[in-house]
Amino acid sequence: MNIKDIARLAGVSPSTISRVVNGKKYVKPELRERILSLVKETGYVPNTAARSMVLMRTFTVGIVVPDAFNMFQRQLFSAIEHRLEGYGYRTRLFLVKSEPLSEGKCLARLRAEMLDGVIMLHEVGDPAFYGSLAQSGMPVVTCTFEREGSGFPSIHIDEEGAARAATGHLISLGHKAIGILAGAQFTFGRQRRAGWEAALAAAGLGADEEKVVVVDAYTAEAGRRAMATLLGRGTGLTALFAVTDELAVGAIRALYEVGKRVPQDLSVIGFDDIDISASLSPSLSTVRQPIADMGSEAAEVIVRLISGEGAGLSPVILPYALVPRETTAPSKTQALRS
Amino acid sequence: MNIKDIARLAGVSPSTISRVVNGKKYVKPELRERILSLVKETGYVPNTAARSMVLMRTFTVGIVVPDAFNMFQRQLFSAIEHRLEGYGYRTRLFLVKSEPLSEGKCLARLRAEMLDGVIMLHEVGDPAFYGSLAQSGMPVVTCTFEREGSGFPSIHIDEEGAARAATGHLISLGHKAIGILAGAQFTFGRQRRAGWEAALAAAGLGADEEKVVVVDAYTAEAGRRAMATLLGRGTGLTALFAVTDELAVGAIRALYEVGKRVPQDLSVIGFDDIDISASLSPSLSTVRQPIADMGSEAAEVIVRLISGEGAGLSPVILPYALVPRETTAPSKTQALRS
DNA sequence: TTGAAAGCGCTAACAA
DNA sequence: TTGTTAGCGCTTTCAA
Repeated sequence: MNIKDIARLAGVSPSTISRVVNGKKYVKPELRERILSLVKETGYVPNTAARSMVLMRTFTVGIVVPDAFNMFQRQLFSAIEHRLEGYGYRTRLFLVKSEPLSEGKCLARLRAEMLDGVIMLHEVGDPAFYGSLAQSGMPVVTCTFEREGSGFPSIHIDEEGAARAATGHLISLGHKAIGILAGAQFTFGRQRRAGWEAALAAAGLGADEEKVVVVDAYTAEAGRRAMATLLGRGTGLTALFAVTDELAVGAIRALYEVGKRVPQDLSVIGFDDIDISASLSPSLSTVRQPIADMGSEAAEVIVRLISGEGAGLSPVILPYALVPRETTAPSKTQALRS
Repeated sequence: MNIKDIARLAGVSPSTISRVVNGKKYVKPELRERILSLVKETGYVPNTAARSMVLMRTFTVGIVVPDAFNMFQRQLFSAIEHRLEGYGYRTRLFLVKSEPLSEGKCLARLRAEMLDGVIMLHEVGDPAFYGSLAQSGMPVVTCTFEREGSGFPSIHIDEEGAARAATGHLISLGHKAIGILAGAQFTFGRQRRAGWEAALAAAGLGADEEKVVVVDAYTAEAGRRAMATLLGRGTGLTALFAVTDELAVGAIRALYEVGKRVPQDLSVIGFDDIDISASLSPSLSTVRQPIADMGSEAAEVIVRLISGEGAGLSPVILPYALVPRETTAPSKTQALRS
C-alpha cells in the first residue's frame, strides 16, 4: 500500500495525499477528511526510506553505546529516546566493541545511514574516529564525557569534583586508609582517580600505589577480583572508593567471601547510582549522576544543532549529588575518638 | 559523496561502481582494484535509504522491547544483535510502553520502516496488535514468550516447569511455608505462579492466597513493597519464590530492613539469572534462562523466515537450569530433623 | 565487460 | 486548491 494506491482510491493525485499526510495547507477540508479516513481504513503509513531519500534527512539520531552497555547507559538511552520522541525524532543504537575494527565499522555505518545527528554515550578509543565524524559534517554531541579539541558540545558532570566528594565523604567519616578500584579505560576512570588523589592530598592522607587496583572492565566480576587483589596485599584499609557501582557490588562480594562485613569492617562507596543500588542490602552509598537530565539535555542540544542553531555551544555541566547510604559508616578509630 | 561522484572520479558509470561495491561478477580485476581503492580513499559508503528503496528491503530487523527494558532483555538484545550482524542484518529498537496508545504508535512505526522482520521481546497487551502484524506479512518471532494462535514461531523455556523446579528446590530443602511474589502482567507471570502452585500441590503443601502477593511491576522497589506486605501478614514463611531476580533483590531488601537474615531466617530464590545475581552478597539462588542461546536462536529463526524457509516452524523450547546459590538453605525444622 | 535507462515511494516547485 | 513533473541515490535489466 503506497501513496499511489491511496491516490487512486481517493481519486486524486499523490501530491494531495502527501499534503494531507504531512498536514500541509491548501487542501479543501472535506477532501482532507475523506483522505484521512481512507488512510486510517487502509492503515497506510508513508515509507520512511523514500521520504528520507527526497528530504535528504532521516529524522533519526544515532546513539553510540558500548557493546555491553550497562544499566547506567541504558537509562540514559531511555531518557534521550523519550525526549527526542517529543521532537519527532527516532533513535538508532550503534553498539561498539572497544577494538579498532568494530569502531571503524561503526563509523562507516554512521555515515551510511544519513543520520541527522549522533549522540555518543561511549568514548571511542581511536582518535581518528572523532576527526572523521567531524569531517562528515554530522552534528555530534558527547554525553557523559568531553572530547577536548573535537568541537563537539558535551553534557557531563564534574567527574573529578564528584570523586573528591565521594572520597571526602569517607574522610569525613574518619577514614584514613582509603583504597580505590580505579580504571584506566575512558577519561572518567582517570578523572575519578584524580579526584580520589586530590581529596586525600587535601586531607594530608596517602594515595600510594598499594591502595590502588586498576580494573580492566567496569563490571561486578572485575570488582570482585580487584578487591581480592587489594585484600591480598594486606594493607589495612578501612574504606574503599569504587569508581562505578558495579565495581562496588563486586568489591562487597569479595569482602563477603572472606567474612568481612560492610560497613562494619570496611566502608564502600560507589559511583553512578544505578537503579539497583538503592535496593541492595545494605544499600550502596554512591554519587548520583542526574541521568534523566543528562539525557534530556543531550537530546535538546542535538536538536538545536540539527536545526542549525548553537554552533560552538559550551559544555553543559550538570550537578552531581552525594548519596550516603548504608555501605559507609564512621571508622572505628573515629568512633573511639569522639 | 554518492555513487555518481565516485563514478565520475573513476571515469566509469555508476553501474560499474555498484557492481564493485556489491561484489558482483563481470568487472575487470584491475578496474575493480582501482575503484576499490578510490572507495577507500574517499570513504564512500552507499546510502542505505536509497538502497532499501530499490531493493524493497532494509536488512533491518525490528526488536520490540518494553520502554524500561531490564538487564535480562538488554542481554537478550545484545545476543540477537551480535548473531544478526553475522548475517548482514542490523537491528532497530522499538520501545513500547504498556498502554494502548504507545502500542498503536509502535505498530505504525513498525510498518513504516519496511523492516525485513520483527523479533518481539515484549508481550504487547492489545490482542489486535498481533493480528495487524500478521496481516502485514512481515516475518515475526516472539522470544521469551509464545502467542498462541498468532502463528508466530517462538523461542522460550518451559516457564511453568522452571518455576516448579525453583519451588521444588525450596521444598527439597525442607521448607513447607513457601510464599511467592507473583505478577499478573505477561504470560510468564501467570505461568511461574502456576508452577509454584503445582510444586506445592505435588508436595501436599498449601498454596493459599495469603502466601501470595501480586506485584504491579517487576522491579526491585516493587519487590521490596510486596515483601513488606507479605511480612505484615505475619504468616510465618520460611522461604520465598520471587518470579524475577529484581523482585528477589527487593524482597531481600525488605527483610534486611526488619533485621531478618537471608538465608538463615528465610530462603529466597529468584528467576532469570541476570548479570548481577551471582555477584550479590549473598549470591542469589535462581533459575537460569539461556539468554545467549535464546538470542541466537531468535536471530536464526527470523533469518530463516525472511529467506522464505520455515513457514510453520514449531516453537523452540530451550532448557533452563536451576542455579542454587547462597540465598537458599535448609529450613531449620529440616535441620533439626536430620 | 561496461553503459544507458528505468524505476523504487516520496516531496516540492511549478503550472493550471 | 489541485495536478504534473522532476529527482533524491541506488540497483538492475537490456543493449552494446
